[in-house]
Amino acid sequence: MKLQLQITMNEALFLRNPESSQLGKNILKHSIQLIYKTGFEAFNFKKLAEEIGTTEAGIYRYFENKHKLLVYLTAWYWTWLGFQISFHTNNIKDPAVRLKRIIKLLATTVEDDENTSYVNERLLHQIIISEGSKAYLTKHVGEDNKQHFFKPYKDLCAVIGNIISECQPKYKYPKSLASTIIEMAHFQNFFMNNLPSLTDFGKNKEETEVISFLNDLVFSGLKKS
Amino acid sequence: MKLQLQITMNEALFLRNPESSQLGKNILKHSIQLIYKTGFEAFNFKKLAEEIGTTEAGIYRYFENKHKLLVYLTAWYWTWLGFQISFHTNNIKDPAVRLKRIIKLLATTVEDDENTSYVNERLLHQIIISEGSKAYLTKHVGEDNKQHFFKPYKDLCAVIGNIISECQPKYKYPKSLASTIIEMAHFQNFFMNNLPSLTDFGKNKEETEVISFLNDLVFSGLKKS
DNA sequence: TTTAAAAAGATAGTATTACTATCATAAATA
DNA sequence: TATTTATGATAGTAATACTATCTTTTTAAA
Repeated sequence: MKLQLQITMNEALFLRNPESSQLGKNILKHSIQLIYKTGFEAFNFKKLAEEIGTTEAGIYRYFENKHKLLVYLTAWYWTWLGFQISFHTNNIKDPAVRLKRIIKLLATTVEDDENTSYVNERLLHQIIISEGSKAYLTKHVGEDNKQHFFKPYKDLCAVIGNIISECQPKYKYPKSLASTIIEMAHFQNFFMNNLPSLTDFGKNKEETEVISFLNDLVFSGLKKS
Repeated sequence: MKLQLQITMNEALFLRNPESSQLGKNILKHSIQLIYKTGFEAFNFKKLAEEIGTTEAGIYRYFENKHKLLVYLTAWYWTWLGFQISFHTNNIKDPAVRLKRIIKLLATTVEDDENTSYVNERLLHQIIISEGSKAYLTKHVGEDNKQHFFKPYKDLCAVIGNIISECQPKYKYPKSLASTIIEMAHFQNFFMNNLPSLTDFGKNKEETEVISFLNDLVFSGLKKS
């Protein structure tokens, strides 16, 4: 007997719900593995079909194209992380402690969640770091946004922004600081591993250092203002 | 009589130097216009060739593929901005004032530089905001980095990091703060215009607000540490 | 249990993209 | 003036990004 956590996704993101069938779940599972392995640019539905043992046409019945699939995966990730965050910060009163906990969750490699057998959250987290911003850095970001594709990301940003305001009601840029934290949790990690001279963590390459940087950024900023 | 500022680019970025011929300059000029207009995903060498009035093969003689061209444009931009920054902060003693000036230069829409007739810096700046991170968010970032494709970006980051250290020698994360400033100057601008709820600037959509946010982020952080 | 609906598999085909190759011509240079 | 070098014109290929159709299998309702 398992408690199955079911994430309800925006229906405009898919043609057929991938969580509703075995093939759909295979698409999610293997797309994560394949994007992780080859990168998003080299990834395509033909390779994915071969990996799964189905046909290209089969995948197109679930997702319009590979970009929609990427947007789906990022939305899934932010929804899942939102759950994780609300779970792990549930009964913490002090907003500063809550915020620190969130920074840690944002910047730490996640371990695979047993409740979602077809999603490897550790790989997905890496995908979000390297490919996540491609989901919105497009010419059609406006239309995608109108269809609420980025709602999970925006919701998380709002949650963090509110906690920042709780910490320091006078602070003028809670939302921008929230999006800065989220983006930098990923970019500093990417830089550390790929362009280390852009960071101060090149020697050890420890996630804990990214966390310390973000905590310092947030809390010395908040205290002063 | 004009003072022509010639930017010397990494030779591994092109097959034939685009600044050495009229066709090359046309490729730069029209690729900027076309990427600006259609976005990088929809942009291709066939459309570019039509725009210029040459053939696809002609463009391939200058650039291996469109990704290399994007890397070229971003490297060009960071080199050019590096010049602008050193020019405009030349005789400023106070590192804090210098840093503020740099933040302003990073976050302000540039006006077109008359010295480079074939590059519209205003459009290029917009391209860097929307497409710039795609230059390094790839599976081959490591090899690209080995070939020094990102040197101009890294140099600028180092310059800013050093100024941060001058302002506050004890501060532990000068390079990470520098890359955060650079990235956020762009991302907050992109969010402001496309996903405004991720920022605190949605109402006015003023660049000056991004600048204020960054100044606050940097200087309240630095004062405390 | 039968029957119909829905999903998946198999196969084929098209338009576009991302190139490479070749040859002729024009322009620059020695 | 001869020769190198850049460009133009044209063609062709392999891969990508799909769409269409038909058959078989699975599911689910009557």
